[in-house]
Amino acid sequence: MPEIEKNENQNRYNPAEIEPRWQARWDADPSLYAAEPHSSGKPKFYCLEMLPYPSGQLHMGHVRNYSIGDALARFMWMRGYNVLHPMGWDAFGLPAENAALKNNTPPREWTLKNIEQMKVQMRRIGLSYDWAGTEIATCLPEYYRWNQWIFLKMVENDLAYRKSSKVNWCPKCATVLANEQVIGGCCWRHEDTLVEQRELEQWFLRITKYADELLDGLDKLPGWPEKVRTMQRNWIGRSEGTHVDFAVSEPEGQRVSESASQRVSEPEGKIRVFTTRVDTIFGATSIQLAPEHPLVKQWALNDAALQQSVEEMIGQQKVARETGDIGNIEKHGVSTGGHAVNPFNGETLPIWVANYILADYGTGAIMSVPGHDERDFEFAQKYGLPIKRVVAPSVSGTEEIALPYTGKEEAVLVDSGEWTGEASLEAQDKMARFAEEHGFGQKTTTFRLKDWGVSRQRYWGTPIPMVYCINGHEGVKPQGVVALPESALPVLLPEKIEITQEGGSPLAKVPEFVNTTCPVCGGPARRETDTMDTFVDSSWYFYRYTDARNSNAPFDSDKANYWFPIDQYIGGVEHAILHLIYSRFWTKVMRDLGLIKNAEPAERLFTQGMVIKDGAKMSKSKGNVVSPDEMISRYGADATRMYALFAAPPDRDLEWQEEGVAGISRFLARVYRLTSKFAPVVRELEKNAHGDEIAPSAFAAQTPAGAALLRTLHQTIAKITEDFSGRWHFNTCIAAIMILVNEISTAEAAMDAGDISAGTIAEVFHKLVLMLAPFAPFMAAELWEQMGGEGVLFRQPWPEADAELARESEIEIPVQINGKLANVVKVAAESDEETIKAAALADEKVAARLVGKTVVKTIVVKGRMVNLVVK
RNA sequence: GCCCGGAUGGUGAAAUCGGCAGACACAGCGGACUUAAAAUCCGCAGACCUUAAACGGUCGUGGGGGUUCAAGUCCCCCUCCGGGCACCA
Repeated sequence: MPEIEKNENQNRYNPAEIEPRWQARWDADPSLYAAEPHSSGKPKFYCLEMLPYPSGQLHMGHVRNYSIGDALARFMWMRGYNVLHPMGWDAFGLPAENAALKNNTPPREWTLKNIEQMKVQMRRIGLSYDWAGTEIATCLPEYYRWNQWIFLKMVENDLAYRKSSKVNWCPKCATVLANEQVIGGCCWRHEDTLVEQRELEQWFLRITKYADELLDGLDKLPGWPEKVRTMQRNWIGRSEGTHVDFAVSEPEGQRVSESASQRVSEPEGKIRVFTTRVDTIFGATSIQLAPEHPLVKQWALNDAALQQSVEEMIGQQKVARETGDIGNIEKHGVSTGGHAVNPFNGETLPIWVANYILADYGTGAIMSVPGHDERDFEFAQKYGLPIKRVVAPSVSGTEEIALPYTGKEEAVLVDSGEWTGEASLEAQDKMARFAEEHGFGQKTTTFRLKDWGVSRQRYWGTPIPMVYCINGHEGVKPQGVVALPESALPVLLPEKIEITQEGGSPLAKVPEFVNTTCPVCGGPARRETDTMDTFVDSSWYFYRYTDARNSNAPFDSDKANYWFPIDQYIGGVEHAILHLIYSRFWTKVMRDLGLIKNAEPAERLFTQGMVIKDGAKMSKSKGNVVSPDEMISRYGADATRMYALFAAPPDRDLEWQEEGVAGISRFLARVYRLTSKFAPVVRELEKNAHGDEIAPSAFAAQTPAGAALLRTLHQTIAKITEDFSGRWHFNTCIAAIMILVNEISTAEAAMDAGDISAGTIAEVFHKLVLMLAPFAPFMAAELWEQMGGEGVLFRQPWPEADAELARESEIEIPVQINGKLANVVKVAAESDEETIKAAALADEKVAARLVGKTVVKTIVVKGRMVNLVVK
């Protein structure tokens, strides 16, 4: 074989030179990462990472998130998939308004500038997004008009409605928050700011209509982390039980009026309770009402003492709720003097008000069964209410078990009239049916999930496309709500606006915006001045990506149906019950509107761990923030992103250590030097191969050194290929590549000396570079070109592992004596158990240890180990 | 209180199916190269005991018990850390 001149000089790794050069080349080709038409015949793969809020500064959490997605997208391209890899901006939100206040910059300008800045950072990292085809910014009318469009569809379908209710108010945001945005009694953006309760008129989305489907659907999402599914299950909080109506006899001098029983549309003169244990109803010894129960409110009007107690209890609940201490407050209660009749046995029970009853769960009223409920027990003890046993464990027979006894699986009813002797679970069913037949109750399901309040008293969000007709007209009262027609969209956010710190909707102070005409009667009208929660924007953005430039519809259904569901969604777990539940809801709504066919947005979800520094989450206040820009200018983008994948498995928290990045950078320099040096060898062969796959391995494997190198190569390919298919332990993938490179490095002298064929050298470097492509795209592209590779590296076929070449001919077998390692023996890889056993016994060290002992048992695991049990 | 994670060398971690614990790195130490340093390359490296050194031995995956020829891995109990839920009737 002719001597090929190697490249000994030009092999210093200089990412500062390589990376900008390649970035410029990639940026110059907007179709580089574009998805192909559906007719391409390739299987599709929708790879999605959560879109960022354009704060202006990319942080390490982003780098990690996007490095994972980028590696996967590039890998899937190389595996021959048609990949959609989009990116956009979650561009509405309060920080823009705060910045406007601080710097006197309009929110739009501030946001767009930040987007440009962050895009520059993302490009520096070499992320493979189809900017030209997919990029969206949710703050632009081209996008948010479709929020308005879908909102109108929701109004039409009774999925959006307006009502007055108690809502969460963050004084710092000066706006309302959804339940999901209240974390431990505080605002999700201001962790130390307590959320207040205010009574306001708000727009709500009827997410509860889908409560059952949202819950049941979780079982059909095996590709989602169990943790996220559990959190959503808890959040939805489905609870199967029974409503029972108790007839009320009012306290002295009180009347049960019609208006008192509006809460859960209970029949007049009745209190409706919700219970999951209707089987214990014979043990009810009182009725407990929430302090905010309408009946209590009414009775308190004529009873100053009651009024005062109730106010105290409401106060206690408020404090407890705000401090997150609800659950531990001391139980207080007071008798109302009223009575209720247990419809099952005609017993008369006193009606109390108690601070441990919540008005917004169930019916705000319970039957208190102290014998079989811990809370009721505690309360009854404190106030001397009777405690009755009506359920006993069947297994213990007559043996008395201390009250409260809350078991139900093995429980049997006692002292319960005609149901005595029934098993608890069956009794629940039969008693509910009995109540239903007699018209005083029915089976019910209660949810913790509440409708999604989407009104925000802020400027920088999507205007809600509704108006209030001032004079009213047929079918609409004065000041009544009127939906705008589709043709009136988009309702544009006014550009000229003064942002102040005062509360209230900023849009209300813009007369040009507020004053309009009623689309139905043409009379004067005022616009809704609240804007939509920004979680609306992110609830469906991934559909828009499939058809981002469509100006006639939110997207083309055929396109969405081709790409959906998302094959892999990657993001932080902090959105487990915010974005991830809203977007599941939105998907179901759009499905019912006929826009899409899929019931769930994403087939698989991956939640990556946090990036931490010095043991704590990076934050400005802790001063432990590491800037991606700084890392990139010091070590290069390849080293930075590769470290983010190497330092920990992606699902775990990652401790950022700069020395580690330096280590990766050294590793890359070694790869670069070696590959660059032998690139001419590869190029030469490539030229002669005429496009055929170069260096068929069988031909190349002619020396032991070459064979060993090829063995490691193919083992590495097998490992990485397998890992990409699900486990995603990129840290061990990169470790495997390091082992390969170490081996190449060791073989350098042999390669120089011609002990390893040019074909082998070519194959090794060729495939090494292909494997580096998802992790270090800049350097891989550079080396690919140096090796004479043609076409785009990221569209080259991923190397196939050759099992034959990967196979070890000889393996080491540990020999244990009584489970302790005695020595390691070498045997042929295919050796059967007898051969291995013989080799073990023949080993000198092993033999020496066996002197004077008897082998009573030998365990041989083929290809694994030998254990000699001796006496 | 309930439900999920997690705990492995000085550090980040590996061990995918019950089969050599610590792969691969970082930091460290020793050496080569250099006038010197940096860079690079080579080597050592869990703890303890024994030893002049080596050989050798013991212990070791948060703690305690168990199953097994064999346990980081399976079972039971407990501690600590992180996260979620929490008078949800």
